[in-house]
Amino acid sequence: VFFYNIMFKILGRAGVWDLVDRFWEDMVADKVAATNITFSTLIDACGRAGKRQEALLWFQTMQERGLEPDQVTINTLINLHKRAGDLKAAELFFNGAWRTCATDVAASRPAQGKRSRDLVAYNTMIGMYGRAGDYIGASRMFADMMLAGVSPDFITFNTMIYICGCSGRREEAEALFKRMENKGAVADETTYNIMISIAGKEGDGAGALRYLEKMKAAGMEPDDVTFRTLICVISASGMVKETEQILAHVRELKFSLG
RNA sequence: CGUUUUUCGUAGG
Repeated sequence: VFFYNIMFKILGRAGVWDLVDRFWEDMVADKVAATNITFSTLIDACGRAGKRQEALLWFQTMQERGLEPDQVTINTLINLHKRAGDLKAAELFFNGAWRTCATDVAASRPAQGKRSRDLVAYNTMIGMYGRAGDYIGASRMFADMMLAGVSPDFITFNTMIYICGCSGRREEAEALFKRMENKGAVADETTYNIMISIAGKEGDGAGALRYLEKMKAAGMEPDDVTFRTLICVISASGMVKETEQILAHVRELKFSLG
């Protein structure tokens, strides 16, 4: 299985679907049992390529074999619909509707008792509302997860903070940033990168630099994304001197920013 | 060996 799973992932990303099919036939012929990992890999690969119907067919195959999807597979299916921009389908699967009808989403209905929603499932849903520009929907999901007793992690916060930035809610972004600590979520490089970019949207180059300092103070290494974001922000703010300093610093660190 | 978050670029449209 190990070998096949890895092959599916590689071939899927490369878009070599005829080989995917060939390996699948080999796998069946060799009587190697496909697992949840196999199917979630296949579903995800199809999803990345925009082949939603193909992905759902893999899911159907899985169910026909009597294999129950685990949480990762369910999350992969939710993400499949998210990628397709199909909020309704994602919500249905999030609500356990995949049990009633896997491939025909319109014919499926929520299964109240058998929902399984973990941290990643909530994070996926929040990100989906964010991408749809629905701040209200994202906040509601954020509240729901805590009511359900699922603790937000740094990805949850990063996503929420980013969404606040997109909708011009800098105050709330700052508040969430501060709230992370109390919730046991530790800010990472991405968190700081998002805060820097939010400051940039308001032309606040000085604020962006403050977050760079906080980042270093927290013992983190600014990465290539940090510098790309920062240079864009402070040069747009007309901070010529600071921009030159950062650029010089970047060269010392032998970063390649493209 | 599988799922969720940040910047920019390139190609396509």
